[in-house]
Amino acid sequence: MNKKQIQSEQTRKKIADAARHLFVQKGYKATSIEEITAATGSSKGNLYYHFKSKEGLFLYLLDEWDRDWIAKWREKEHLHTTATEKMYGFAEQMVREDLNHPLTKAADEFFIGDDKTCEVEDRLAEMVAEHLSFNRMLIQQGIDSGEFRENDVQGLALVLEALVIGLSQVSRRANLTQALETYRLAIQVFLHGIVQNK
Amino acid sequence: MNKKQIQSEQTRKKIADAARHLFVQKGYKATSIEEITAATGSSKGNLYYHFKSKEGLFLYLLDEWDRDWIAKWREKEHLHTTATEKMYGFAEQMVREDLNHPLTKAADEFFIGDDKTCEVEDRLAEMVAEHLSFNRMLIQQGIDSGEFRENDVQGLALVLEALVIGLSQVSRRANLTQALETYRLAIQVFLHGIVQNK
DNA sequence: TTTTATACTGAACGTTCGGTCAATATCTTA
DNA sequence: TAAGATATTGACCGAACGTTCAGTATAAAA
Repeated sequence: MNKKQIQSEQTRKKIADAARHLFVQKGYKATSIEEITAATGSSKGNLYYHFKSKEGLFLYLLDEWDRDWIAKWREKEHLHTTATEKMYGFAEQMVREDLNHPLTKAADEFFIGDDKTCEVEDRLAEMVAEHLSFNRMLIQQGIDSGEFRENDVQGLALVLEALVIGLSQVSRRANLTQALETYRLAIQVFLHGIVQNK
Repeated sequence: MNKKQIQSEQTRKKIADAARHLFVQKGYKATSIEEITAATGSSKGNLYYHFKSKEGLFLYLLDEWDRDWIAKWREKEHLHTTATEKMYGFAEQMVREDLNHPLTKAADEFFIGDDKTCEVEDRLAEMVAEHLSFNRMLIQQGIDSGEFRENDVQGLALVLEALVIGLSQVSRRANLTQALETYRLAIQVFLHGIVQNK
C-alpha cells in the first residue's frame, strides 16, 4: 500500500469517526457537514471526495456498525450456554456497543423524513428485518431448549425489538452503570414472561 | 363572545389541527411553517399572529395532548378494577390515542437537537417525569393489591416507559389491529414477569 | 359614520445547509 | 526530474427555512 493510500484511508477513517461521534451525539439532521469537517480538521470538499453524500456517509457508518456488531457477538456468543444467558449477554452488548448508537436515533429521522433516498429506505428496512430475524433466532433457541414457553415468536421478536429501542432512548442520558442496571431489569422482566417454570 | 373572537379561535384551532397532523406524519423538523399554512389556507404571518414560534406551536400541541390524554384516562379508569386490567387499558389507550403521536416522534428530535429553548427543554423534562410518575403509580397499585411482586418500582416504571416508547416506534407503520395485538402481547409479557403467581 | 382594535396578508430578510468546482498541493510513476 | 494521478482546499451556489413587518381588511366601539 502506498503512503498516499494509507493517508487517504486514515483521512476517510478520521472523517467517519468524527461523523459517527457527532451523529450519535446530535442526531442526523442536526449534524452539519461543516461540523464534521471542523471536527476532523480537513475540508468540506475533501469529505465529498471520500463520500458521495451525507446520506452515503451515514449509510457507510451503518454498514460498518453492522459488521462490528455481528463480529463482536460471534466472539462472545459461545460464552453463553443457555438461551437465558444469551439474552443477558445480548442486553449487555447492546449497552456496551449500541447505547446512543446512530441507528436507533437517526433511523427514526430517516423513517419520518421525506427526503430519504430509496437506497437508504431499502437499507434501513433491511436492517430492521435483520434485527427481527436475530431476535427471532434468539427466542426460538430458548423455545427449542425448553427454556421459554411456546409462543408467537414473531410477535415476541417485535416486542423485544420495541423494548430494546425504547431502552436505548430512555437510557440515552444515563451512565453505563445505570444503563446496565436498567437493561438487566428489562431483560429480567422480559424473561419471566417467557421462561417455562418459575 | 364576539363573532371576530369566534372566528379567531377557529383559525387558531385550524392551524393547530393541521400542524398536529403534519408533525405526526412527518416529524418536527421535516414539517415547515409553509406546509402548515398551506394546509390551513391561511397565511404565514397569521400563524405567527396566533403562535409565538414554531416551538411555541409545538409546545401548545403537547400541552393540549397532555390534557386530553389525562381526561380520557380519568374517563375510562373506573372501568378497570384490577391493576392488570388497568395495564391492558393503558396499552389500549396508548394505541388508540398515542400511536404516532408527536411526543414520541418529535420529542426525540428536541432532545437531540441543539437549537432547543430552555422553555422547551424544561417542558419536555416535565412531561417525561409525569410519564414515569404515572407508570410508577400504575405499578404501585398492583403491588399494593398483591397482584404484582414487590420490586424496584422506579426501575419497572422506566422499563415500562421504554417498552411503550419502543412499541410506538415499532408500530408506526402498522394498522390499528396489528398495533393493538402487539401492544397486548407486550403487556402480557410485561405482566407475567410481574404478576405474583402463575 | 368615523375611529380603533383585531385579524390577516405575503413579500422580503437573514441564516443555514448540502453540495460543487476550479485551483492547488502532494505523492507515484516513468 | 518531468508528467500524471491522487488528495485537499475553501469560496461559492441555490434552495429551504423560520421569522418579521409594513400594509390591508374587517368587525367592534364610539
